[in-house]
Amino acid sequence: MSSDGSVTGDDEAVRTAGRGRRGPYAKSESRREEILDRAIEVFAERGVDGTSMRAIGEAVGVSHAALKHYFPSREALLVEVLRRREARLVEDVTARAGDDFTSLRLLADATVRNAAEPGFVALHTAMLATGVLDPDGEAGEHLVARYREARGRIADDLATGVMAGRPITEVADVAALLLAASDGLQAQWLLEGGTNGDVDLVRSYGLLIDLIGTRRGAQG
Amino acid sequence: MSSDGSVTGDDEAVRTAGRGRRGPYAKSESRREEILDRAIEVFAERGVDGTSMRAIGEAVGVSHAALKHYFPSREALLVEVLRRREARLVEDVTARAGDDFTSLRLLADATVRNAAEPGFVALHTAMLATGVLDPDGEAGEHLVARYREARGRIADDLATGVMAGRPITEVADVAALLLAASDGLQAQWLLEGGTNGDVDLVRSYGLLIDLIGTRRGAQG
DNA sequence: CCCCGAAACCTCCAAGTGGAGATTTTCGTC
DNA sequence: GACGAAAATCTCCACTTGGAGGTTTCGGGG
Repeated sequence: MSSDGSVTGDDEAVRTAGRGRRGPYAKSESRREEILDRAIEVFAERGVDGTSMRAIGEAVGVSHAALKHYFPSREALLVEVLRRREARLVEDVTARAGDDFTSLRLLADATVRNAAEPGFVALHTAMLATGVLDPDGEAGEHLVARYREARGRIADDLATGVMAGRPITEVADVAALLLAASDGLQAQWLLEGGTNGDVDLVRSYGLLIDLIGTRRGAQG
Repeated sequence: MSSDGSVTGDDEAVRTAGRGRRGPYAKSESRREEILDRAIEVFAERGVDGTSMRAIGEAVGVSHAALKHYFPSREALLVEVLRRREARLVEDVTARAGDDFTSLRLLADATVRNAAEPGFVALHTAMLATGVLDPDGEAGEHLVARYREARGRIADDLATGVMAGRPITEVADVAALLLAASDGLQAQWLLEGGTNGDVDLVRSYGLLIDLIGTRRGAQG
């Protein structure tokens, strides 16, 4: 039982005095995963306006109210979809990096892989729209934390690598730029219909990386 | 009367045979503007989910159905809000540019000025989330056109200026990057609460412009 | 196997939504 | 001023939405 009252698969079984439940149902975790799986499908198909708790519940095969047991609100559910996606993306690109284990490489890879799934790009963008107006809300808090963490990690890596010796403000700016460009290019690329459009995602992002790496004073 | 059936202030009065209306009411244009004005206020306050035709109608002081006379749908209304904003922003930064009349300067200025109004950033971002999933929809079509136009203009300017002689693919990539970074940085900046957060919008965007301007082979 | 109680899920409800068709307002013409 | 008709606006309606409280399911313990 997590602190927000919703059930997660990671929590230790609750110990109750005497008779009674010692933990979640056996099917809890798989149900929760299924909800998240169906939610992104519904989102990708119907967009943010069409993704009600009822629409998701229908896709899962339960009532909308059943979802509330796992997630306190639609927003919380969608944020969790995003969080899970982010975790998987990191895992995935890290595993693929092999010995080319720099932030720049990981970022470029993550950008391309994420863009391949418009649903996630759209979800991230929709949450961003919400978070921009309400950084203290569920979506906002998640994104604030997420971007801070990412900027921090990227900056650390740049500072010990390609941008060693540069002022920390410059390193911070580059980290912010890398994330910003990733988001913005993915959106433009998808608007252009993907591979055959006017935006070449890989080449454009690669150019930014090149600009950073060839800046005067940057480590070769 | 425009082609989509909604009333715009730009159309020439309709000429009808014999008796009957020769044009819109005297108050049509001001009403339409008022709807757009109230819509962005409602959006900024309540976010995309809270901005129904009813909420906007209430803010204007008319029924939700009255809005339908001017705009066929909520999406069309919000796209028009965005369009109007874009036009004003271009007008504004152009007027302020004086003799420093390059895309880079205009872009930097527009980025900062736009970010000062979170409602518009959020609206643009929300429309982007919709457009990414449905580039053929109302929001998507507008954004596709808008970005293409912007990339084209920026590329033209770069090609005759700071990036003269560079390959056209590189110029196109830079144009896409400049727009992407502008969007992404504004969002991060707002998530961070604006001026006192971890992201320095002006400095970060300035760094990108600097990177482009100091690239090997770029015109000093 | 039975009991118990919390986990999981449901139905009903009130509130909100956009659309259809009815009604009111405006204004050009005579 | 009267008339007519389109512009502008309204009310009513069916449908959708999330929440509250009721019901069913599951599994630990005896």
